[in-house]
Amino acid sequence: MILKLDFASEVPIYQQIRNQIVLGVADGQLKPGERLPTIRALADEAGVNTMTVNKAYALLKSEGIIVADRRSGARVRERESVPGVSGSSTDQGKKAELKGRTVQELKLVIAEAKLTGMGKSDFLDLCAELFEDKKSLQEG
Amino acid sequence: MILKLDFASEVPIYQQIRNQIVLGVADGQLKPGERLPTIRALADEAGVNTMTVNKAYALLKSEGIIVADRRSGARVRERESVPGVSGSSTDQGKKAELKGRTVQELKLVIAEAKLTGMGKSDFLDLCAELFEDKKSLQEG
Amino acid sequence: MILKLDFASEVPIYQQIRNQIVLGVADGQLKPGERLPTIRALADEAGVNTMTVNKAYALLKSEGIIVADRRSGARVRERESVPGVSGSSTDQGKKAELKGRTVQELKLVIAEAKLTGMGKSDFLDLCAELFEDKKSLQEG
Amino acid sequence: MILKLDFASEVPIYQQIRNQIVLGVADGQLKPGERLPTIRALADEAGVNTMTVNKAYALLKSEGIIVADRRSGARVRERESVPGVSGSSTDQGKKAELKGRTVQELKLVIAEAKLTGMGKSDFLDLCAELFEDKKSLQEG
DNA sequence: GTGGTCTAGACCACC
DNA sequence: GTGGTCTAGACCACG
Repeated sequence: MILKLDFASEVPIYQQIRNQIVLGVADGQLKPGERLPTIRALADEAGVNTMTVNKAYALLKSEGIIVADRRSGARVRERESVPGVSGSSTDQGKKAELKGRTVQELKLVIAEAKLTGMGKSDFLDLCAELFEDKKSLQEG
Repeated sequence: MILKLDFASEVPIYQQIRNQIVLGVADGQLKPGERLPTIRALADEAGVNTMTVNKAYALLKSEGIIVADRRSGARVRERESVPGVSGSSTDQGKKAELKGRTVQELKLVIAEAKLTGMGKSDFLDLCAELFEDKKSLQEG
Repeated sequence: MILKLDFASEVPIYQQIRNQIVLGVADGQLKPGERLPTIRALADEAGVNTMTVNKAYALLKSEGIIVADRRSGARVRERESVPGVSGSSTDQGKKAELKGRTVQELKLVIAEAKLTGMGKSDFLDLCAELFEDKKSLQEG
Repeated sequence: MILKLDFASEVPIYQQIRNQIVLGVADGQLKPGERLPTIRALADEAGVNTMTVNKAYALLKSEGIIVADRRSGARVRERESVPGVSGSSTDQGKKAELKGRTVQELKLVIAEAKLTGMGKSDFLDLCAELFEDKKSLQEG
């Protein structure tokens, strides 16, 4: 898990860290149950303050993407896909919340794509490609 | 052009204004060449300061989405889609820049969609629906 | 970094600040990586509002001349001149845009020089002198 | 004399008109003593208000570039290059004033050229080319 | 009447 | 401590 941070970006550092972990989990580089680096380790590696990493982890926890294991640090949350065993109601709420925000973001992205002159089929092709291609998610 | 602003959001107000205008242009509610409200009118209507609207308009201008004609206020930029007549090189640059940012945003949205448990076909269906359905872009 | 502002000029103050920083960077008085004064410090020193300096810095950022590191304020942008490692595509776009504007300005300056009765060799001599002489750029 | 105006530009219209006439005079398209179009004719042709053209002409007069002939409208000013017959002291003052401003502009242009990575010889070559090539001054 | 600029002073997010 | 955002109100250049 190597973080590429852009300190000149207007996106806050903690948000960048959060985003990269989201990308890592989504493309399978970080697997469910896998341990994340400790806050201090990640802070040292990335050259940022521990408070910043702490904030990113707190955000990921509040989104239900990682869980804090008291004994062994933070772990990527296991996806409970066993039929009949659903997560807690608050877990469901978190997931629904993330989904709602994601749809809003998607609407804006689609609007921007239209303004760049992209057609529907172009856009769908791009989505399909990005959805499949695990590597490309983290590039750029 | 009715704006829905969330003053409690961490998204800056000028950014929210910009986003809503982008959505409006993309879904055809604001047509190319159409006049936007004056800065003062929009500020009054939205209950914000003129400088905030000014900043939103400046952002949209820098992105090549609107133009401010000295004589008659701001207008939605005409897309010059005449074959063989391409825009200026700086226009192309702006469009390319927006496109690049859009792709980055899309990667993140796709990652988040995956984390909500959405499959590829679900996601593509959602995209297709949002791309077509002109009304839904501004809802929510 | 001492700014000389002309409050009676029709050139906006934020533009004057921008111009002086451009001159300072070009003649080596401000070196790549060097910290610029904080917005507040510069505003105090120059006797203008912080938002005016803010606007000047935002302009310089958009032109790719300075970068604002979240942790330590604004710095003169490092020119990445390492062979084989070119800047990002948006950086190239910004540079190309500035270059285009510069050429347009140069055409006008040359026209004005002709109207003052200056000959070609006189003009080229003046250019050569100004290009070399690091100190003279900021005088006057 | 065909004017190309960009109403979306941040350069005021009257300034654009003034600049294009300066370029026209400098590259010989408008010859000394030649009549300029009447204010009304130019305003109609360019699709702008007569006040705007009036302001451009007033600016050119104040710079000593054109003269107002009471009987036959505005004319390009004759360059008095006859030895021993110099213009009035105010004319000399105007020319010196224009020259001073031109040098200031040139300093800024050179600074910007440096920031685009242009070297001294590149810049001098560009200057030489633009100084000679009469056509290129008005292009773009 | 339009957008653009500026001020004085405030609050906030980030690190 | 830094830059970023916002307000309320003012003035100006432009067309």
